[in-house]
Amino acid sequence: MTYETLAAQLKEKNIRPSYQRIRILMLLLSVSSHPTADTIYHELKSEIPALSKSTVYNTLLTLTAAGLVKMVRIEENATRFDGTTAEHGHFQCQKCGTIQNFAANMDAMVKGQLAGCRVIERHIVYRGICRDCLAEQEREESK
Amino acid sequence: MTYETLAAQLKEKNIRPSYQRIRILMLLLSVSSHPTADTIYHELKSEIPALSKSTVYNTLLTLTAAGLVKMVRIEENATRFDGTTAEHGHFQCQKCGTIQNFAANMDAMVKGQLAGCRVIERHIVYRGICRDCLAEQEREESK
DNA sequence: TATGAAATTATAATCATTCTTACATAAAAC
DNA sequence: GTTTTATGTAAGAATGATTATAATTTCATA
Repeated sequence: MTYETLAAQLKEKNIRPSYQRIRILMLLLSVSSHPTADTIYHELKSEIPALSKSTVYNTLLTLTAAGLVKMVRIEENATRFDGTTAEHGHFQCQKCGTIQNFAANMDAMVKGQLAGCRVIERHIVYRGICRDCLAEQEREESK
Repeated sequence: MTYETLAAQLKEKNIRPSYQRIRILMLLLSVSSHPTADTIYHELKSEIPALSKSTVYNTLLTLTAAGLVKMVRIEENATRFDGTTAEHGHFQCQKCGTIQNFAANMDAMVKGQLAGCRVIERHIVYRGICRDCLAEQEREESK
């Protein structure tokens, strides 16, 4: 995704393609780490010294409202953001904190008790121990 | 659930059955509103004037660790608590904020991409407009 | 280039949660 | 039965994420 492509995408949604907005969106599209607002702020601060935290929060809200980004509330303390907007599940490792996406068939799941409600968002979050941490655990135990 | 039954349940889990703990657990088992720590605090404060917020937080943590209560993190700022510990989904209305439980078949959903990970918790959260709010909307529109 | 709306910045305020300390109470040891 | 020890509760300060406010800057466009 080049700078210009993203600028065009923002314009399409009637969002003024400011430098900050484009850089934040670009960052979110290039990583799979589901960063927090704070992480995004620090990551970009080195390249955009004048960047303000408010801008990060405002932009994330704007991008979320436009559907270009998704908010993910998995952790206790901070909201995370995801550049992948297609429906998918999240798996968070309770040991290392990593969050990974996984494909999930959300249609296969609900039994009709929600009749009468209009469902707009569907979130699936699994938590446990990831492959790497499991491997490490085994290594520890076999010592 | 009487006071004594809950006291016995706590003892069974090696948790000292203090008055505060029993009252908090009792409250959680009697409502389906998934209250926040703050709500629980205020609800009980009138009857237990000396109650401290720290106690509520500590107790909720203790009860969660013992599996008597579940933490629910839905897309908002405060953690909610649920007295129903069996696996189920949550539906939150974006209009009135109400949260309701629904049955969900979590096994029918994931496609094997999580191979190698140990899944410990599974959360499903839907958001949208609940039946009551939909009905109200229609009433508004037909005016 | 002057104007006004929108964006950004800096900073203050808020809110959930955690931490620290002091005190009270219950269990254990003597 | 008294002293020690562990555990629980209370009060309030501290932290950290987020939101709100006000001032400044940017930018399209007249």
